[in-house]
Amino acid sequence: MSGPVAADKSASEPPVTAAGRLSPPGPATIYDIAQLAGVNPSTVSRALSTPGRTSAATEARIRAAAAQLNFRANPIARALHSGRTRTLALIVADITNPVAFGIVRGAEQAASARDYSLVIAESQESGEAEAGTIHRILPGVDGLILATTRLPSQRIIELGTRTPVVLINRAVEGVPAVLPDIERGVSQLLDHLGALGHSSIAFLSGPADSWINARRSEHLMVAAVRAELELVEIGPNSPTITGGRATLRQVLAAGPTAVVAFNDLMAIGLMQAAASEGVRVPGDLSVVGFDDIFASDLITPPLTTIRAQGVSAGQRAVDHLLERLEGVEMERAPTGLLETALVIRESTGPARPGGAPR
Amino acid sequence: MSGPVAADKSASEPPVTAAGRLSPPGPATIYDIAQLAGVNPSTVSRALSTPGRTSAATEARIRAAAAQLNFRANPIARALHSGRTRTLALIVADITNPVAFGIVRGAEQAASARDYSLVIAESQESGEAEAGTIHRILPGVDGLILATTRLPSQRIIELGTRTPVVLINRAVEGVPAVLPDIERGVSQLLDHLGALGHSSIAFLSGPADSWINARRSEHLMVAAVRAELELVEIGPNSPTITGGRATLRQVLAAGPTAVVAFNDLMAIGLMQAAASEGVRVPGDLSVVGFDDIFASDLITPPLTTIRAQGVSAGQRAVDHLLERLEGVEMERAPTGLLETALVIRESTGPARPGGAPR
DNA sequence: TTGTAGGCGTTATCAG
DNA sequence: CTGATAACGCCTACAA
Repeated sequence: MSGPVAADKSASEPPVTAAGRLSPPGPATIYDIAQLAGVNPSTVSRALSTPGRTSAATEARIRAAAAQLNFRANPIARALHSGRTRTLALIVADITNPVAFGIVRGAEQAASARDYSLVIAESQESGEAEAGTIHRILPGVDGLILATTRLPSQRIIELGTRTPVVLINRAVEGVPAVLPDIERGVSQLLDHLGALGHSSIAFLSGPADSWINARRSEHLMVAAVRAELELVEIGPNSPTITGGRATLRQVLAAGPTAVVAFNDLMAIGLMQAAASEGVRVPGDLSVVGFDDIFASDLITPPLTTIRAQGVSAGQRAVDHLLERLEGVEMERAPTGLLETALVIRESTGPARPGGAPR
Repeated sequence: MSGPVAADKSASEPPVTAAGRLSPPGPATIYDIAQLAGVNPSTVSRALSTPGRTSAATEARIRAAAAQLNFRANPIARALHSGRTRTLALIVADITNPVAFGIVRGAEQAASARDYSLVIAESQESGEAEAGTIHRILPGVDGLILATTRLPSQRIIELGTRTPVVLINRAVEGVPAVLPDIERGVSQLLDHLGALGHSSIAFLSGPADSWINARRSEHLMVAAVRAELELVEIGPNSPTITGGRATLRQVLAAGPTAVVAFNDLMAIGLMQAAASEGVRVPGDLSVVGFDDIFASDLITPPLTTIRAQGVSAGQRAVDHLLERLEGVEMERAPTGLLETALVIRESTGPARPGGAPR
């Protein structure tokens, strides 16, 4: 018996054979096409998936039949054989965090441009939920993008041995990653603050276990030393508006003339708290964020921030994966760091001597 | 020959048989477990997927072997047989549009709570791209959620005959949908505006072919008549900040004391334009939006808006699909409309007699 | 160039 | 209660 369905069909009984799919109960298969074109199913497969390996005439006949039947190869059957699902997964910590949007969009665009689908999942809280989610999703995808993951390095490395993995905003030995060139944006920032006469700066740090937080802090330190500016770090803090709001008291106590927050959300929170306490921004205190999320240019005053290229990060991560999966060079160079740049808006201004009034 | 691999294994040659997977090249299969537990592969399948249909002893032995081999049933092989992938697709017009965030999050949460994966795709521009995307994704998913789709009703109906479909913010005869109860929010709004002394209102409409735009306009009309308020419609407009900004001139010409925009983005744009022209909000002009996106409460003044429950919409859409797919009643009632509610903030205030200064 | 005959991993049916 | 066997739809040696 050649194919699963062919038997029913070659049986000479017409529509009577309710089991046969003469009025197809589902999508057409290569068996349907084979029958219509009068060839063997394997020939159909060849004609459709490896063009040039059948005679032009048969191929034409097969294509015609396929078109007539509105045929689409079942990706699952194909995946079972090839082990490839043409699906990629993107795991983000928090979908509603504006920084994730750009990444999601970039990844989706790059994937669909290559006819891949994108599964997205949220790793809500800590690493345990994330591990479970990954475990669930893994067998159905060809590769994994971990954006701001909370997983310990060891697990990431293990994961990398079992499936192609690309990290965003996190560096782990031996695992490819898309990372920002924080240095450039930071040095632009310190130039900017220096030119405005600031000499005492506070950094509102984010989560203690965040790789990107450590890098931002680190680069700020180095650049501050080089620029001969004082830098104090306040934190760790929750990387949210609420987290930023809660830091005002400490900020006022420390008495800097400018504050750099771990991200825009915290910067926005700090500005809200400042406004309600009568601390003027940038009159009394300059405020800077990281990311340049949606809303950063809508608030009052518009926020000066170091922009991260979320869309590009998502695209590159996908391209990276695709290169490994298909062995093809992609146009967007997936190597090198992603540039960051200072976006100067109105939350930074000349330093107020002595810092904000307490 | 019983199973694809069993033959190699029962051949009495040890590790020599390089073809056999004695040091497994991939994940463990039920054949590996069968061998380890000394039973038939079909028994393994039964023990693992239909508990209670094997003796407790065998089941225990099989489970132990499965655990030892770190076995996970291959979802693709399972899908090939069952036709079910445990994957749902969510198509949104624009991922970076803040209204989509809530929907995506809600859908992802509801799906993963039921061990389903969520594929998301963006339908960028017009319906043609969307149709192509759906075509690509369809064979790999069990159901489809179309959020603010641009597809013509006819295609949606066709789609619905081939696969379970749930719409968000769009009603099509015979296709289940998650829709907002616009009436409630709108009547609250008109009460609010009436109480503030407004009698002349403008509605800044969105895209002409948007179902939700038509409903918002319609309900506003009805409520305005009932409340004996004048209502003029200005549009259609692009549902963006830029689109909103561009309407200021027409608004001033029409001379209303309050403006209701199709969405928050447009309301924000209008307020920006107003600010730069010296028109005070709400002093000279009250402004209201729809959706309550992230940023609406961060801008100055914070925007009064009619909140749409994006997260709930996403959850309900998934629950709806799941009910049809699994025949199980979900806890979140997927019937009935989703409540909208007026969120009063500071962009609305007492009417200025005669409207904004021109 | 085309047909034949498995195999991918799982589930379902049918015997025993 | 368990084993054998045949699908699910596609792909690919191998043979003709």
